[in-house]
Amino acid sequence: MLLKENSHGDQFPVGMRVLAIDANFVCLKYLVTVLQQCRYKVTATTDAEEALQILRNKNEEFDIVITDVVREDIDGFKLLQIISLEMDIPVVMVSANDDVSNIMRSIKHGARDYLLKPVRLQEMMNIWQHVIRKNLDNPEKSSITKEIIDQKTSTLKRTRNQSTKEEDESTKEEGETDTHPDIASSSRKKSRMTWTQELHEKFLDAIQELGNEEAVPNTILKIMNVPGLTRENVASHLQGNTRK
DNA sequence: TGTGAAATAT
DNA sequence: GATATTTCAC
Repeated sequence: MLLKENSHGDQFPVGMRVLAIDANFVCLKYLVTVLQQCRYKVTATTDAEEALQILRNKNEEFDIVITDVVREDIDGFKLLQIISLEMDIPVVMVSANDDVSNIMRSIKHGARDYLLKPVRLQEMMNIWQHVIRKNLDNPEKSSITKEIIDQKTSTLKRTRNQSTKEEDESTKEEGETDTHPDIASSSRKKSRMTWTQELHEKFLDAIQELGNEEAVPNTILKIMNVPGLTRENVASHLQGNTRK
C-alpha cells in the first residue's frame, strides 16, 4: 500500500488491497465498482468459504476485508468472528439492515465499521482509516507505518480542516447531502432497502405458497417473516414484479 | 389495507 | 436514461 497525494495534496492510500465479500452477485458488483472508484485494489467473491481460503493462503496480501452481513452459507457474523479471531485484519460490515442489535453484534464481534447499503463513495473513501489505525497499533508489522506515523498528525488535521473543500469535490461524483456515517443516526431518513436474491426468493416462495388470491402485501409479509421488512416494502416489490 | 401511479434515488 | 423503491392518492 502506498500513500500518494490526491488533488488537494492530501495523502491517500492508492491501491489499498481490499477483499470484498457479498453473497449477492449484484451487490458484490456494485461494491467492487465503488471500491475501484476509490482507487483501491479489489478482490471479490460471493463465496464465504472461498474468501476464507484466500485470506488463509496469502494472509499478508490484504489490508482490509469488507463483507455483507446476510448470507446463507456462513452467516456474516460468523465469518466476521472467524476472520477477526484467526487473523489480524480489519473487517468492515456492510448491510441493508440498520437494526441497532445487528450493528452492536457486529461491533462486539470485532467489526471496525458498519456501513449501510447502498454504500456511498464517500464512506468507502474513508475506510482506509481503519487500516491506518490498525497499523499504528502494531508498527513492526507494517511497511507503511513509518510513513504514516510521520504524517499522521498533519494528515488528520488537514483532513478535518479541508473537509469543506473535499465536500465540494465529492459533490461532483455523488449528490451528497450530509455524510455522517453516524451509525446511530436516528434522524436519518428511511434508507432505501435492497431486495437481495435471498429476500426475493423468500418473496417468491411466499407468493407460491399463497394462492394468487391470497398473495397480497400483508399476508406475504407475514409469511416471509423478515425483521424490519414493511408492508410497503412488499407492496412496492409486488408492484414492481407484477407490471409489464 | 390494496392498488395504481407519481416522485425519487441510484 | 432506465430501473428500483418510496411516497402519495384513492
